[in-house]
Amino acid sequence: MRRMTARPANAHQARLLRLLRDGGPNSRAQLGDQVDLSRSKLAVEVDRLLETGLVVADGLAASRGGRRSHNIRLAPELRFLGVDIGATSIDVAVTNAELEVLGHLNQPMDVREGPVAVFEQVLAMAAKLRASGLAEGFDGAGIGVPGPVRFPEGVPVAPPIMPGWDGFPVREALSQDLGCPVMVDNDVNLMAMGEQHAGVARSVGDFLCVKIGTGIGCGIVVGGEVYRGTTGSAGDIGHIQVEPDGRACACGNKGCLEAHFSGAALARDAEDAAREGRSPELAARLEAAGRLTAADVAAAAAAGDAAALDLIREGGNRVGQVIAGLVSFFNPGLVVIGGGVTGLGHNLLASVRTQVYRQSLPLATGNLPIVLGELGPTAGVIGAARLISDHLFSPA
Amino acid sequence: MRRMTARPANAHQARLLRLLRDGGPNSRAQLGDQVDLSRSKLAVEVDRLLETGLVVADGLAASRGGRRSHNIRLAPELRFLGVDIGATSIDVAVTNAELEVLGHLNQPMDVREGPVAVFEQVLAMAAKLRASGLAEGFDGAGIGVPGPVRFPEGVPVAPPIMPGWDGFPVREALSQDLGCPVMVDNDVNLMAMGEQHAGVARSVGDFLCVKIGTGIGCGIVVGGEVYRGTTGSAGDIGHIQVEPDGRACACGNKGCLEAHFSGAALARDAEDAAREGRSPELAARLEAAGRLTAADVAAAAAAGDAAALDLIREGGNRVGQVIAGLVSFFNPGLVVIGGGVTGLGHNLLASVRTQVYRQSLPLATGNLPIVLGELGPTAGVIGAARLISDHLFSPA
DNA sequence: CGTCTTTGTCCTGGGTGTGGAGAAAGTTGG
DNA sequence: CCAACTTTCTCCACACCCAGGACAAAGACG
Repeated sequence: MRRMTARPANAHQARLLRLLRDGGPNSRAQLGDQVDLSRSKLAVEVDRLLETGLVVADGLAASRGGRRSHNIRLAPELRFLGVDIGATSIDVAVTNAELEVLGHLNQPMDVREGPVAVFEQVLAMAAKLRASGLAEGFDGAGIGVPGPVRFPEGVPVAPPIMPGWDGFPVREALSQDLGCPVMVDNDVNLMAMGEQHAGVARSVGDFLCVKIGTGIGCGIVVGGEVYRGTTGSAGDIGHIQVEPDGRACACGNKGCLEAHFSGAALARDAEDAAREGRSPELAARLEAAGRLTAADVAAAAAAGDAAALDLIREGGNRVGQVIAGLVSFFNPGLVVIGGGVTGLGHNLLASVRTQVYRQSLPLATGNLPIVLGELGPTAGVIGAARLISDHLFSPA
Repeated sequence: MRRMTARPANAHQARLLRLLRDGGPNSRAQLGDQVDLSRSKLAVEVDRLLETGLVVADGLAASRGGRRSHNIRLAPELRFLGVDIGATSIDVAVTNAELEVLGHLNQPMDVREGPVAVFEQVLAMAAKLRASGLAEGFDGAGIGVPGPVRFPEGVPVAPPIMPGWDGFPVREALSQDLGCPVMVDNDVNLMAMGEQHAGVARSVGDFLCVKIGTGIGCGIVVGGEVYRGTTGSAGDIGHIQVEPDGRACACGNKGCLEAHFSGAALARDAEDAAREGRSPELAARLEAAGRLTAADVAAAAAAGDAAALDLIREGGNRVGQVIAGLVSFFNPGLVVIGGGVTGLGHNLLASVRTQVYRQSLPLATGNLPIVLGELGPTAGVIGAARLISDHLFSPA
């Protein structure tokens, strides 16, 4: 099959493509209501898009009281690939042009095995999705990596937890392998874009998306656009100090947030609690599995284990303390919490909220929802698809 | 004299006006080099601007190797008023259209005396400037207040240190009194805009501007634009907690940054040190003046007083701790420190830098200048003038 | 003083968008 | 089943805008 070759020729066409992506199939008349173009101009631009094959006619729309309008939709055979490289696992998904997930694979893998091994795995997963008939090829791919990225070039820079990736030309390499345009970003930014597109952050202009997984990061959205900072490391809140002379962190400092609370820190604390006999629930689980994860703590807490609840509460306080500061500084309209620890759910949320509402000023917290992400592991891959579609659906 | 009535009719004209504002008088040919318009189109737009009187011809430019070009400049009789209401003083200045300060007045006054008294004072100062022949009237005014502002309406919202100002229609009232367009913003944002326009932050897209005066606030600039947050309280970092169970703060919480270090806190600490006999220098000054200010601490430190130096160092550490967190989060390209305490100078700067460079990751700090603002008290008024000129020099 | 470069002005031709007229396609109510 | 009204779509004429060429003006340079 021939893949997408055309690109929108002007801002109007780009606008139309995004409307169709975000709003699904739409009648010409409805499009006209949204874009402030004369009827003639709109007809011309739509016709041109039809010619390029980016959009197709899709039957007749329901009548609005007069002649029925023709429906327009994005070409149904367009396919985007969304890749989310986590610290310990890989998610790969195929979406259509409306960014609906058609197929999703997850595979445990340690990012420290290096870019070559990880790429091999990603390509195998992409091939598997293709083989299952979901796609005959990809029109674009977005990929998220767990570390800072020089965004324009799509290259990781000085990533702390990804030895071997520094300077690796992710964008270039993946583009070669897949034969389609590729964009690279930080995984946290993609999660934010995912929640913005299809999750809790729809229609919020300025928000924060805190991802607590193996590490801790924060996606920052300003006026609907991801903010990446001067060197691409914005949102790197895992190494904010929460305790003077606190625990030693892998980064060389002491008292970093990540050292005190994160997927990794929580697992270690849980194992300590189990070994020291403070928690029968956790001890039993440690006995059974040989090691503990955030999910075990969540389960123990659900079973009423006091030590597990304490761990969650204390972690929530720590994160809440940092978020409170960020809320004062950034004054967001929403705070989304996601990542591996969302399993800790409302216990975690409650202590975060307590901390934030207590420490920040009423003007900033007055109407500030603090919620869990609603997309879970698909947030990242949807965000990745959104990233590349934003790129492709922009004027050439 | 007739004041500015016209506004740029389109984006091109707005662009030209801003170029003339930021770059001073310019030849038509030089303008052409900067705007990517055809010669004919440029000529038309410039002619229209000349017709409106917003710009005037200004002699011949130096030759660039051929026929000499005609110079163009903003109308020399245009005047903006910049007002900066601080917690304890008022600054008012007149600028020309290029935002050069032509006259500047400063008057001590407590903002808590309320909007009516303050406005009376501001109008008196404006009248004085006008009477001195610097202006026959004002084409626009910008005003900064020490608290959060609902920006579109120009109304303070829930300002902690400005009782009586909540909901007062600052924009509307001042516009009535002066008979010209007015824009209102937080004083910290204006300082950021001032340093961006004429100070250390020229040509930096993303930066932070920390103002340490009676309180502490932070201007946030993203992509050259001031970021104000969802409710206008972004940058309100004075109430970030720096010490669990620390000093009681006026806001009702404990351990706020402002309670531990700010102009007010520093003065109190200095008086304590003087009374407790820890500092002969400060004691002498307290004896002489009856009370102490940040300036006294600066002077004592310059004289080598150990207690004063300690106060500055400790304060710098506190602020540095918070800034380190913000740097990790925001990844700015520059941090500017200004406000009343800039007199503490390099002692303060040194301890802030130490803290930031130690606590934040190298990728964020690698090329991060942390500097003092270079405009001092004029930053605010220049920023105010810039605010209104940005508004007026935008398409109607 | 002649030639070259730069700048400013005029003009024309092409492209583009607006909005009206009218046809096509449906709905609604009698 | 028909008439009147709505909505949608297409076609077209007109106005507008703008790019770029031609040319004149003004100065630099040798």
